[in-house]
This record gives sequence, structure tokens and C-alpha cells, in this order.
Amino acid sequence: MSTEEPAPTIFDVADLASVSVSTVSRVINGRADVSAATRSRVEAAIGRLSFAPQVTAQRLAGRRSHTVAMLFPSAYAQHSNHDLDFVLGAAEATSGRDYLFNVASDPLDEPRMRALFRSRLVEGAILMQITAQDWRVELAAREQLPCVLIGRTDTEHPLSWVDFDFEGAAAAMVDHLVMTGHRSIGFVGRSHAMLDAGLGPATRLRRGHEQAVLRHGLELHHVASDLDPLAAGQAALHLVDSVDDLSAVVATHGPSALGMLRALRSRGLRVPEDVSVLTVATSRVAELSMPSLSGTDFPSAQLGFQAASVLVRQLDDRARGVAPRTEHILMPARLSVRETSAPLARS
Amino acid sequence: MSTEEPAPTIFDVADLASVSVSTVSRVINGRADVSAATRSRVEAAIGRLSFAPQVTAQRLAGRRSHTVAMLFPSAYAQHSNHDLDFVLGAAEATSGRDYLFNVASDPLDEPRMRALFRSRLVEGAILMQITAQDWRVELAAREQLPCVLIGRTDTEHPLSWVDFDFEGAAAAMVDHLVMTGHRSIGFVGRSHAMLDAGLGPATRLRRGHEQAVLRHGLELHHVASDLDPLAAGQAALHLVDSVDDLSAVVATHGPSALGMLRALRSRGLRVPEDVSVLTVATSRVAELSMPSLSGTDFPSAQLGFQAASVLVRQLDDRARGVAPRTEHILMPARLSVRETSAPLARS
DNA sequence: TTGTAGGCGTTATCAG
DNA sequence: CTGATAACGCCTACAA
Repeated sequence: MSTEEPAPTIFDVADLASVSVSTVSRVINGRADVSAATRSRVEAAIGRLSFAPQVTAQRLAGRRSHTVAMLFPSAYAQHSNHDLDFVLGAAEATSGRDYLFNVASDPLDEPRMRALFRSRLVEGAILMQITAQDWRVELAAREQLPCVLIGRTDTEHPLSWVDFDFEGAAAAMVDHLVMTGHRSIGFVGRSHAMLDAGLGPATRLRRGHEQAVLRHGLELHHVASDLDPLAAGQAALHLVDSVDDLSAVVATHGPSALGMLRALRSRGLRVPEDVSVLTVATSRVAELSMPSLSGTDFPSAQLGFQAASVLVRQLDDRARGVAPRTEHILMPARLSVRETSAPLARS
Repeated sequence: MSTEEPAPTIFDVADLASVSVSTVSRVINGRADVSAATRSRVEAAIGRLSFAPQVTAQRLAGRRSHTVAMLFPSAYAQHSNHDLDFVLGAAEATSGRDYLFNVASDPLDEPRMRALFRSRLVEGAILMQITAQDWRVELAAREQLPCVLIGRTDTEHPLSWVDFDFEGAAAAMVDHLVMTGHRSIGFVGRSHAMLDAGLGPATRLRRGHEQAVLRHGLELHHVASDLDPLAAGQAALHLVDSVDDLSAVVATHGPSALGMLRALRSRGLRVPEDVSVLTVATSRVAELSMPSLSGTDFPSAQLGFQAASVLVRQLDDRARGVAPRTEHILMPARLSVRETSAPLARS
């Protein structure tokens, strides 16, 4: 209907500047072997036509798609409240680095994942929700698909990963509690389902907690719960009921901890006067809470940022012919004492 | 170094199946004019080679990039806590529809935005944080760039948008309060900066509140604050101090409301016994709060979902030659009574 | 129903 | 330093 003038091509620019397309191409790609005079002439032409090289063609000719994806487990969106920040962190890392960042929440299976790379839809991917045994990781390792994991497997592989030091986080919380006089500490770990699935956070938080408690010569009081706030609240109450003199509860997830606050309060227990609550949580959630949550901060945006950075670096390396080295980044746990914890006043 | 066998092309498939490439192409694209026999032969070949058509080449030949982008204002990530859901909602809508969804948080200016489309990096885009006068919208309208807005401008244009009924939301909260006996209601609106910038939510919430209050013949008590919880808390206290018999405060943003709860409580005021608090908030934030927040739910994921759906529909239409019609979707406000509001007990 | 040939817009190679 | 020209891998008239 409308005039729909076709977008100018590199030929139009070449014509206007009275040079060949190869010269234009050189200018576009900032090559050095162009005389200053022609370069500025070409640039002028580009400007006048407001020409922009068609990315699709560049990619085809360059045999690179310049696209990375975050493969987002579709079912994941619901129960986890912090993980959206992964996305923004990753987007920020790719932004400006000349990579297209796309998030795919489609369900994934082996053929689909393979096709993703074979079709060159993506050059590299960020994998999340890694389990101890993970077919995606095995596939990526076997077929040399450039992937970076947020999380780890139990298996050996050459893939890079970034992860949060969950053991350290759990230990830090116990240490802090012990240092402030607590001796009877409960732990609401992640559900059996998650443990069985081999989800790293689940197992490593549990292990970290366990080891810390034993190291301090304390008794282990631990119960599993899924991430639902209500369930977590029930779990906390269960601990309160079954453990003598319980003075602190450790949680592994912000919303769960909030559920506990609610449950404890409904039982007439004050936090932190009667019970301290520590948890892993994004600072965002921790600070929104009232009282604000003590514990270790989960740096989700940074994890996404780092993962994307590693991935991009890797792809750049590979493109330049240098062998990409695998990187392992373990983000350290930092304790933040806010309002839900207090030293135990020995009576 | 390694063997790096080149990925099979459509030619390899054609050879293996003893047909021509066009036939393979037809099969790939599900055309009807292929005999069942050849089709299955081709499919077998595709399977054996585990061939996947190279998207980049398809796009070049098809003159479509099949990519949509969410142009995410970079500075935006911080202050707003709910808007990440936009992304997932949009991703879900594009997923499975054969569009690549990419989120770009790079700073945007006119040449860059123009280049985005001219280079065919993206076929369509979702724009957020729309202001009353928005250069992006004008540019898109002028140059016929397929964009869908989350939000609205004051200006006329043919672009589609999806938005939340902020006026309705504000009115619903006032109505509810009035119906439950409240007569002296305070309103903590968005900051002057946001109002001056012409941000839709800021102005429309204010207007909706104002009209509702006047409609009920009440006095208007309103104060502006930016979205920082502390500032919002101060604003709420200011209202408490300056308005006689204030029994309810209306906020426009989850975290702000949480800041108010905190401030009110520090002043010894109980919520909702002494003061009711209503706010616009994502249900996620509202329910995490303790007490949970009454008010209207902000459906951010749905907004993203709808925006992406409209955009994709539009692009599909355009590709099929039918004139894309512009759509306007106004998501209605729904009131959720939770724990921060209570009927006013007349003493 | 199938095959042939030209084109999509760039980049890269290799002469000049 | 610059210019032809062949890829890149697929799609789509048009012909057979």
C-alpha cells in the first residue's frame, strides 16, 4: 500500500561514494587499510542514506549468529522469586558487546537443544537450574556446544560455570549464630524432591549447614520443605515444637523465610527476641521484609552478569581462533545482619 | 584443531534423498505440493543427517529476521521491583511462535533505534516506560516501525498499546475505603519528577485518585514521593501528621507501601487497626508482605504477555500481506483485600 | 509434483 | 589502498 522504499544496501552506498562494495565493507568494519579520504567519503554516504548493514546478511557471510540465549526452564518462573534478576544481569553483560541476548522459555529436549545450535539460532547459551546429572550438560560437553552453567554438576566436563557458594553461605549463617550465643539451631532445607533431583543449591546448602553444625559440636536439627512460604512456615513450627530451646532457624530462600516469620508470629513467637531467623535471599527481598531479613545475600544479577560475560568471552576467543579456556567463578557468600537476628541473651 | 565437520546443508539432504534442494525446502516449510513418498524420503534424510536449516540463511532469503525485542530502559531495573515480570511474560508469549525474543537494555537514542530496524536486527519491538511525549513513539509512528507500547502517550499515533487501568485502580481503592467507612484518606502519589516526565502511571494514578475522592465529596490529601521505601514512609508520616483523623493511606507501588508500613509502625501506629494501607502492587510483593498488602494487583507478567502477543500478531499479519490493525488493551484493575485494610470502626 | 536458476546483502579472497 | 568475484545457505518464481 505505502511506498515502502527498500532499505539502502551496501551497493547504494558504494554507488553514492563512487567506490566498490568491498571498500564500503572495509569502512563498516573499521579496517585500517582505507585511505582517510575515501573513508570519510564513504562515511558521508552512509550518513546520507542512513544506511545500516543488514545484520542477517553479515551473519550469513560471517558464519556467526552473534546470538546468545538464556535457556530458561519454563516451569521455573513461578516458585522462584529472585531469578528474574539473572536475566537482567545477563542482558547487561551482553549489551554493548555486540551480542544479541535472547531469553527462551520454551521447554527443551535433546533434539530441540541440538537444533538450536545446528541451526545457528544461537552461538552459545546459558543454562540454569543445573542438576547433579544433567543431560543438557552432557550434551553440551559431548557436542562441544558453547554453554555456561549457572550452577554445577557432579560430573566432569569442560564447561565453564558460575555459581554461588551455597556451602559457604550456610556455614556463615551457622557461624554467626554460634558466635552470638546460639546453640540450638534449626534448619529448614529444600524439599526431598529438589534433593533427589540433584539440584545443587539444595544439596550444598544442606551439606554446608550440616558440616558447620558438626564443626561446632552442635546437634543437627533439620527438616525439608519446598519453597512455598506456607510449607516453610509449617516446617519452622515443626522445628520449634520438636527441638528444645530452639533459638534460631535457618532458611534457604527469601519467600520461605517470610513464610516462617508469619508462622512464628502466629504462634506468638517474636523475631528476633524469641527466635532468630537467617536465610539466603536476594537483598531486594531481604530488605522489603519487615522485619528485614538477616542472612546471606544471593547475588542473582551478578550471577547472570558473570555467566554472560564468560560466555561472550568464550565465543570471542573461539572466533579469534584462540582456544577458549574454561572458567569457574564461585561467588562468595556475604553475611548481612539485619533485623531478624539477635544475640542470644542467656537467661 | 578438532575435526569440526561442517554442518550439513540443504544440499546434503537433497543428495541423500535424491531430490532437488527446492523439494527439500518445500518439505522443511511444510508446503503441500510434495508427494507423500518424497516427503517421507526427505524427512528420513533430514533425520539421518540431523539437519537443521540454518536460520540465518532462511532469514536472509526470506527477508525477515523473526526477532522481536524488548527495549528495556537501562536505568529502569533498579527502582522498580515488579517489572522484571514483563520480560518473562513477553518471553512466554513469543516462545513457540517461532520468534526470537531478545531483551536489550542498552541505552537508546534515535539513530540507534532507527538502526535497530534498518539493520533488521529486530522486526518489532516492545517499548516500556512510555512518557506523555515520547520520542520513541513518534519515531516509530513516523517511520512505521512495528512497536507495541506498554503504556500510553498523550499524543495520537497508530501504534498498539497495552496498559493497566491506573485510574480505575486508584478509584477502586478509594471506593473500597469509602464503602468501608473511611472518610479521611491520604494519597502518596509518585514524585514530581515522574509527573513532570509525563510518566503515565504517575499522572493517571493521581488523576484517578483525585476524581474518586471528589466524587465522594471528600477532601483531597495528597503528597508526592519517589518510589524509595524510606521516602514513601516519610511521606506517609507527613500525611498522618498533617491530616486530622486520617484513617487510610493509598500508595501506588508495593515497595513504597512496605516502607510506609515500616514508618507507621515505628510511629506506634497499627495497620490496619489505626491506619489502613492500600496500594498498587504485584501480587507477589503484596503477598510476601507481612501483613499482606491490600489494594489492586499490578499484572506485570500479563502486560508483557499481551504486548508480545499483539506484536507477534501484527508482524504475522504484515508478513501475510494483511494490514495489521492496531490494538488497545487496557487491563482492568482488580481489588484484593488482604491484611492491611479494615473497615473503619466509628467510635 | 519436481527441478533449475537467480537472488537475498555481506564478507573475504585475491588480484591489481 | 582498491576492486572484482565467489562464497554463505536458503527460498521462490518459473519451467518442465
